[in-house]
Amino acid sequence: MLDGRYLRDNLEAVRAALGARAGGWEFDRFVQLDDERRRLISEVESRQAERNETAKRIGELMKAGQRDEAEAAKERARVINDEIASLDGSLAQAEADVREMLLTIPNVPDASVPVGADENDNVETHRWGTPPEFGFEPQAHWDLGPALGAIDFERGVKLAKSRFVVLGRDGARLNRALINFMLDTHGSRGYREWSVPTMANADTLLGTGQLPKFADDLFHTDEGLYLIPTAEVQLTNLHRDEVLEAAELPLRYCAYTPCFREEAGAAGRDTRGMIRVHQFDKVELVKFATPETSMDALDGMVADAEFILQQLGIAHRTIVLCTGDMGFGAAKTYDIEVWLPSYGGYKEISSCSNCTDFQARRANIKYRSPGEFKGSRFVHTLNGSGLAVGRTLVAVLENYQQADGSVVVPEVLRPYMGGQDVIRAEAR
RNA sequence: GGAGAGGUGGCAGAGUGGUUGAAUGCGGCGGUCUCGAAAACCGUUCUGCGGGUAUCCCCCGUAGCCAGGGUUCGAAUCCCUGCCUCUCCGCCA
Repeated sequence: MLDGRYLRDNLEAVRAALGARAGGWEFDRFVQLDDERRRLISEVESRQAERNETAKRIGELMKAGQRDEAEAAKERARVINDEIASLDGSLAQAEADVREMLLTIPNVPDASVPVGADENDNVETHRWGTPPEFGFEPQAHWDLGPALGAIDFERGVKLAKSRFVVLGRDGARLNRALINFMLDTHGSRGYREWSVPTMANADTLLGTGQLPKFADDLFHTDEGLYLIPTAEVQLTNLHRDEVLEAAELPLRYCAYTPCFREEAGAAGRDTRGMIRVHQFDKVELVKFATPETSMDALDGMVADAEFILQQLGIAHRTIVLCTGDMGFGAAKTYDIEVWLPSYGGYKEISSCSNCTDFQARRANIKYRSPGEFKGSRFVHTLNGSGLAVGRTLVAVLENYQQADGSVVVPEVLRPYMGGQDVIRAEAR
C-alpha cells in the first residue's frame, strides 16, 4: 500500500514511475474520492463538535435542574445526530473506496530497476559455475525421480489431485536433508529460525499483500483461514502492529514451511514434473531493515540465497527483474535461476525482494530511533527464498545424475543423509 | 467440546452513564543536586485522521479503554455478537 497523502502530493511522479505496472489504476478517480472523503470528514467532525458541546451543556442544565432547557437541547442534539448518521454513511463509503484503491495499487519500483515490459527485459547481473557436461543423454527429473523411487507423481494425484507429488525413500530423505542444510546454513549466518503456522487469517494475508487482490491464488478453509503460499506471510506478520527499535535492526529471520498455491491461471505451464505444483517446501528468508539500509540488505539476502547453491555446487545465474515483471509489493526483485538440464537453461529457484514500506504500511510495522527522529516510521521489509526446496531437489537430481541412472549426493548434504553418497534405484 | 472468570495507556492497576486521554504506582525521557553515579525532588511521557501554520515544530478539531453492532442528548462505564486470555472438566499428538 502506498501512502495516500504521498500519492496525492506526488501523483504525476508516481504515475510515471509505475508506468504499465499501474494497469488500469484510475489516478483521477482516486483524487476525486479522496477529495470527497476529506470534505465529509470536515463536515462530520464539525457536527460532532457541535454534538459534544450540546451534550455537555445538557449535563450542566440537568445538574442545575433546568429541565425544560435540557429537553430542548436534547431535541437539538437528536437532530444533529441524524445529520451525523447520514453523513457518516457517506464517509464510510468514501473511506472504503479510497482504501480499496490504495490496497490495489502496486509498489513503486526503485529507481535502479530497469524499465521493461515483461521477462524479456530482465537483466542478468552475474553467473556462477558452469553447467555440467554429461557423456550421456541426461534424464529429466520426471523420468529420473520415479526410476529411483524418489518421486511418485501418480500417487500424488491419487492422494490429493493433479500437481501434488509424493516423495519416496531417498527422495524424501534428500528433501529433508536439503531443508536441514538450508536452515543450518542460514542460521549460522545470522538468521533466526522460526516455526510458524501453515494457515493464516485474512488480516495476515492483507498485511503482506496477497489479499485482497490475489485471493484466487490461495487455498482457503471454510473457517476463513488460508493455507500460506510462502512463509514470508508469517515471518513478516510476526511484527504486525509492532514498533521495533532501530538498534535491533536489521532483523534476519528464516523458516521452513510447506507452501500452497492454487494458481488457477498457471494451467498449461510446466505441466511435467514437480516444477510447478500446488504444494512445495521452501526455506524462506525475511529481513526488517531501515530505509537507509534496505537495498544493501537486499544484496546481502541474494548473496545468502546464492550461497546455498554454491555450497551445493550447482550452476546458477542472477537477474534483476524489470519494472514490468516484478511482483505486486516489490520495489526491487532479484531472481536466482538454477541450471536444469531438462530445460537446457536456467529456471527460477529463488526470488528476493525489497518491499520497502509497502507491506509495513499495510501491516503497520514501524520502528523508532530516539535521537534520530521523533515518533516512529515504517520499516522496510524484505523477503527471499533460500531456497525453494522442491526445485532444489530437482536441480540436485538432474545435475548430479550419472550414466547408470544413479545420483551423486553433494558433499554438503552427506552429513544430513547418514553419510550416504549415492542415490540408486533399488527393488522396493 | 462443556462450565465459570476476564480483556483499560510500555507494564501494573483504579475507574459502573456527564470536562476521562482516562487516578495512582512502576518504567522511559528531560532537569535540579553531585567530581561522577545512586537516592531524592521537579517536569514530561499514546496514536490515527481532518484543518491551520507549514512540514515533521506547534495549535485547533475529531476518533480511539480487544473488535463490530446497539441503547442514550451523552458510554471505558449498560445490552448483543465475535475474537482472545485464564481456571476447572472432557478429549487428544
